[in-house]
Amino acid sequence: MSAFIGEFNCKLDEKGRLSIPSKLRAQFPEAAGNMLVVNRGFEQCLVLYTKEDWLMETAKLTAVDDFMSPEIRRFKRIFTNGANLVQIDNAQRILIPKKLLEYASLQDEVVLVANGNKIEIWDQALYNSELNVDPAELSELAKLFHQQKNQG
Amino acid sequence: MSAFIGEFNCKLDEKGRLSIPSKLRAQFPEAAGNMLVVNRGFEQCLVLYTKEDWLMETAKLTAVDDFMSPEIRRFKRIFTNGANLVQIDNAQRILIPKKLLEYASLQDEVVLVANGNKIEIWDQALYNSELNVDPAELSELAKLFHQQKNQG
DNA sequence: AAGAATGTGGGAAATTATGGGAATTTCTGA
DNA sequence: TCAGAAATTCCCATAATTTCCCACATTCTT
Repeated sequence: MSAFIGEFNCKLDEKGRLSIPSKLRAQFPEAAGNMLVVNRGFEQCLVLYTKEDWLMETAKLTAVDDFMSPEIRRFKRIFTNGANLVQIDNAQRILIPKKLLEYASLQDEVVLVANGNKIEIWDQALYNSELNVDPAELSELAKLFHQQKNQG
Repeated sequence: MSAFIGEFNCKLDEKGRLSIPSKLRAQFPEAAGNMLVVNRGFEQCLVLYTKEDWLMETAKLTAVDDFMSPEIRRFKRIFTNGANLVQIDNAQRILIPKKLLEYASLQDEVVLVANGNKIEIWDQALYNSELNVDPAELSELAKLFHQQKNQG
């Protein structure tokens, strides 16, 4: 599994193309073959996987039996159906589908942030407010994190 | 895990390059392969890890599944936010990303301070005022430190 | 003091980011 | 079905950045 590192300010051009910073591209495994998968994130952002990692992620889902419940089926459907395969062009850019641009309110200035084996794509303003946290809230989050991580 | 020692005055050149003092450089494990990770510190400074140490530090976070909750996702983001991979060039320098230079108000004179397995990078003037503490305040801080460390 | 190692600066080449033209394909309504 | 509009793809040109390299200054060591 990939583990990406980095945070980058990027620009979308007016055709909806996003150029992948070379520092990030250098972290993609060769085998990825220029194919990436974009999808909606849980928050108002997009997520980008290498095709390989995406297949790994979805394998976890398909492993869960559809017979189990309507919620399982619904979640699998919703999680999967926003996904789009995109190819890196020879200027190292990808074209983000319009639907997804709208979903994440992406306009001009965006931020790419590595997060484990995926890369999040945020509108710059939204990203800043996501990260803007006051100390009280932070310590609350820390507490929740410790509680929840052991429930897994 | 690395444990660095030392405090060094360094200069940034006008390209944003920071040369790593050889005393510090010598403390990096061979295996680091010249790759370091810079990130924002909690205070108005940057922090520098070897790539290995960074992965160790974040392993606790990345191990937790993003599906779990919004709080988990937010907490992970806040902690890994500005991380950037940088490489030591053959003049023993690293290029600090512009974003981070701005965050820490780094201009010309900076201070590198070892702090456990990380190295803090401060603007010299800010560092001096951070360290400017009178004995009474120091002993008060020590007391709080002692109290809080046992609360976990 | 001489030589080695380190710190500092900057030129030039290579790479990357960005914008946009034009050809091709897809979509739409008549 | 076809013409026109819109969108997509492919391509190239330019601007900006990064990397690589070398030279010189400074410090340290013997």
